[in-house]
Amino acid sequence: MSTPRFESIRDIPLFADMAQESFDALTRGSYVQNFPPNMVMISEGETPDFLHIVQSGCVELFSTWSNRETSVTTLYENSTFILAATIKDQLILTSARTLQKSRIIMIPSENVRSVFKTDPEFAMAIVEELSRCYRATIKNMKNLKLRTSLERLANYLLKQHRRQGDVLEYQLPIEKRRLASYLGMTPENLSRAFNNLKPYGVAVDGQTITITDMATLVAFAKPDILID
Amino acid sequence: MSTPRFESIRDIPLFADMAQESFDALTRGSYVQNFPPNMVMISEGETPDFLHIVQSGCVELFSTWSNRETSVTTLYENSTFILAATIKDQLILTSARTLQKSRIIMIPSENVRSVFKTDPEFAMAIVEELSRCYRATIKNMKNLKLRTSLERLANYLLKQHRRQGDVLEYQLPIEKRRLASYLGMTPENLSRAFNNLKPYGVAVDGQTITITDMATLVAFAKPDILID
DNA sequence: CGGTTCTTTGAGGACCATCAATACGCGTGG
DNA sequence: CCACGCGTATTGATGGTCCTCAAAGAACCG
Repeated sequence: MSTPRFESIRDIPLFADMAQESFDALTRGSYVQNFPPNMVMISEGETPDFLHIVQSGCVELFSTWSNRETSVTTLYENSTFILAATIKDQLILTSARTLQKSRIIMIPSENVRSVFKTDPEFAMAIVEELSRCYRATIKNMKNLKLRTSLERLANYLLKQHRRQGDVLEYQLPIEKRRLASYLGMTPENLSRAFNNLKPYGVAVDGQTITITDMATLVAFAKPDILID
Repeated sequence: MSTPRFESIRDIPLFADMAQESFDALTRGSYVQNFPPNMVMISEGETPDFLHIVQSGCVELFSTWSNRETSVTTLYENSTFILAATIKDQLILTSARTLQKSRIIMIPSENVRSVFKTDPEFAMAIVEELSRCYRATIKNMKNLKLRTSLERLANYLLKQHRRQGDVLEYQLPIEKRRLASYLGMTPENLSRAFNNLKPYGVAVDGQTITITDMATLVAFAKPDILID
């Protein structure tokens, strides 16, 4: 018996190859929920009862310690979160909040673990997704430790440029203060960093970024497939 | 047909639960190699032909960019590396060098991928190991972004204290300059950081650490199960 | 339109990196 | 056993980067 409610996620890579029977078992007891912007869905330290998937909207993973907060990553359509905690059934390491109105699919962790054991295609997809997230985090850490804040910003702008279809003018997808936190700097410093990138071919007006001199920007940023 | 050469690794968590038949298939074409200290075994950007496992000794994962280098993590007995790259068959993100004389087991990546598909126990072990590494990396990043260098050092010393059996006096397992790189600071600054920890109950003499006031050190470090 | 939040700009200071010089530790070979 | 050389560790001086604090301007929202 197929559950039409979840057919919209049937095509995402995590589920694309699995048997229909497994998919139905997985989504049994799952549900879809709409969240308003700026809503904390999960707090670090909790138990992972559900694997979460962003169907639409935008989610920030962040973490706090001793009155400080940092943005770990930003997730868009079809991204999963809480996957590693779900698999190991251990405490969740990062909190999650919506940045926009978002539609989130929640699959009981128990379902994920049991279907993992019976459906090799799903197991393969899980391990691919985990590897992808893991590698992304390693890249993130290399970015933080090997580059200055100005270099990180330059590479972030180049990456967005590519993600948005190689246009020279585009909108930042997130608020600057969150971008600052993601890049490991303060909002004040991000503001100055934008100014400092001006001679390297970047113009900023509000949320609008214009790359005015691609060659110079690339020469400064030195993007690297093993980081970006 | 069992291959006695590899029986010594049969018990490590990654292989403990798998069928003997799968284990034999996995280790076919594998080999064990001894490396001297300070030997680069793998360079970032290479293709993952073998899954590596540290049988004895000590391995540092590190990364370079634009004439800078940083230590990503240090691995001891029974740790795997190059796992995510092996699974996704993508470029290796970190280089690996021995810190001591080390014995390394190398399993053909193709074996890992094929046995993964046929042995659910192995698949489960792989996904557990991946999750563990992934979570460790997230913790590492939180540590870097949420704490000052002094706090990172204090928590590192506490973690070593626990790892070495709750003794108040122990030896640092790695050189200070590598510790500095791991903690995201320069050797000079690490040296000063040790001095700055003196009032918080830490005495240093060469490689020997003595915790002279545990309560004060803990109060300063504020260790957290979601980071450490 | 008023209040809130975000962003920008400036000034000051803390922290950290760099450079330089010395001391220490260790292994090699005389 | 000692002398030497090499890499590491420490210490001091200096400068740059980045954070904090403060205030003003801009954008957003009820």
